[in-house]
Amino acid sequence: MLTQSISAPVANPKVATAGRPDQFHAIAGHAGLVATEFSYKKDEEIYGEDEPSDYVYQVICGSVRSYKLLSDGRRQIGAFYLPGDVFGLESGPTHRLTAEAIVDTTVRLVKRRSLEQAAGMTAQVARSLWTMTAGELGRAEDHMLLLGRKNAMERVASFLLEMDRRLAATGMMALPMCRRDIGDYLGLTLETVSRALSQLHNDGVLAFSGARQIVLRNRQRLHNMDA
Amino acid sequence: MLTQSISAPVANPKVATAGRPDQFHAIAGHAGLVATEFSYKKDEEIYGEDEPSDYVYQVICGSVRSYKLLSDGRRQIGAFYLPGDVFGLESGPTHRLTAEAIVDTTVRLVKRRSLEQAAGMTAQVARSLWTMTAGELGRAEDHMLLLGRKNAMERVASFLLEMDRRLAATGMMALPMCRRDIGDYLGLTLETVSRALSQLHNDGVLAFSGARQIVLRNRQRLHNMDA
DNA sequence: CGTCGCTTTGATCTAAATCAAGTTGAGTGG
DNA sequence: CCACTCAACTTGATTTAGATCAAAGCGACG
Repeated sequence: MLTQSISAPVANPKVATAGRPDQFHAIAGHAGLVATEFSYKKDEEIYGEDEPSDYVYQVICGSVRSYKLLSDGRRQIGAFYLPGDVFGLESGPTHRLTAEAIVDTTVRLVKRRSLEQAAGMTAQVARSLWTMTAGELGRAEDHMLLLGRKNAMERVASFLLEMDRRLAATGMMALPMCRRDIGDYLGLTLETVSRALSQLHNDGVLAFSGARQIVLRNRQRLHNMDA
Repeated sequence: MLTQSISAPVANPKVATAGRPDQFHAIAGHAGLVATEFSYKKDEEIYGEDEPSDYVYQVICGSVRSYKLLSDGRRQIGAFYLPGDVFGLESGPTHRLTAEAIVDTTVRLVKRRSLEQAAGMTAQVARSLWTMTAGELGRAEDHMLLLGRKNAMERVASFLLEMDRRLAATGMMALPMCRRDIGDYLGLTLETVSRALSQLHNDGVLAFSGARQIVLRNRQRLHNMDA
């Protein structure tokens, strides 16, 4: 890692998606912290499980999957990170999941130590670190409910509504990830994901323009399916 | 809530389980914060989902389950809290899960506001709040892998090893929770949990003395089953 | 315009859920 | 102290949702 093009150091003022407060700015926008941009090719690893957690990242463009593996290759994706999202923030010394670029991706990053000590660890910064971690925990708790108790259609409906909320600018959703990634996020096989999407298509709940370009035609119905 | 016996205000010096640093002390042991003891009957609610998160709790004796419900009653238990464990810590204004006593339970509690401002929110305290939340997140990430990708026997093996680590003092494990609670934690039915335990019993991996008193006879084999 | 990866769809299998009795055992009251 | 009760647990029979196995489509890219 860190063997690629390093673009200009920073202060890119706006990346966060519409409306959402920019969490990265909340922690990095203090005391003139130096942020660096960095790019990863599709499927390239950003950091590995148990590697030192020396940086905190924000997606500028592209998308990231974060996952754990069992020894025989079974994979659980814990989160997808989309433009504006902060990821890789750890309280301990190492990363607990692996992060990979789903497509060619550019991130902004800052050294974690600089956040914690150089900036003086103001109450403001400390609160932001805590709040971001608590946000991730909240999402993980929701996802445990999905993985432990929802059926296949409910999982796919939840996923579509989540992505719609997070990346549907124009009403059109351009999913960066393949069916296998979706399955590994939802605890399903790629075939089951595909069948659920086909059924929603047949039922007129959504329309495709290409397998990964989706328009939701009936969000209410999707909400009802989400249990 | 808060209509029960309030016992003497505090400074009970030792509750945390052997070896583990006392997290509660790390946050509450500053600036003479007043901690209160409080008791709940079996199955009594400690706090509800979306209720204000005004207190942080530590189990003194007994056990607690923390869960989310779907509208039709399906339940996902996100965590069990055992003596010494801290729970109910939120960054936001409300609880995101419900907490209930599994058996008659006594907790110590402190006002959250007193932690955050009265104590002056030292870097030390801020770091502890963050670290505890990050610890919960780490457990949630492990649990997502279990819920999304492990089979029934692997889930039960994981559960037994977790409980062994957390509450086996004498080699004997006294589970406070019923089979349904275990199932709702592992994303299984109570029957599936029971069958897995019976099989482990038949295979000589564990011994029972009463359905909830378990002795692990072969931890290595359990580890191998855990994927 | 051919190839290869992604996606869809179909057929079959299976792990776990569900449905249904029994069994156990801790607590209660006679 | 013993019998009764009721919830918790176990075990068996059957069903089923989703996994697995297997072929086609299709589309993007070289």
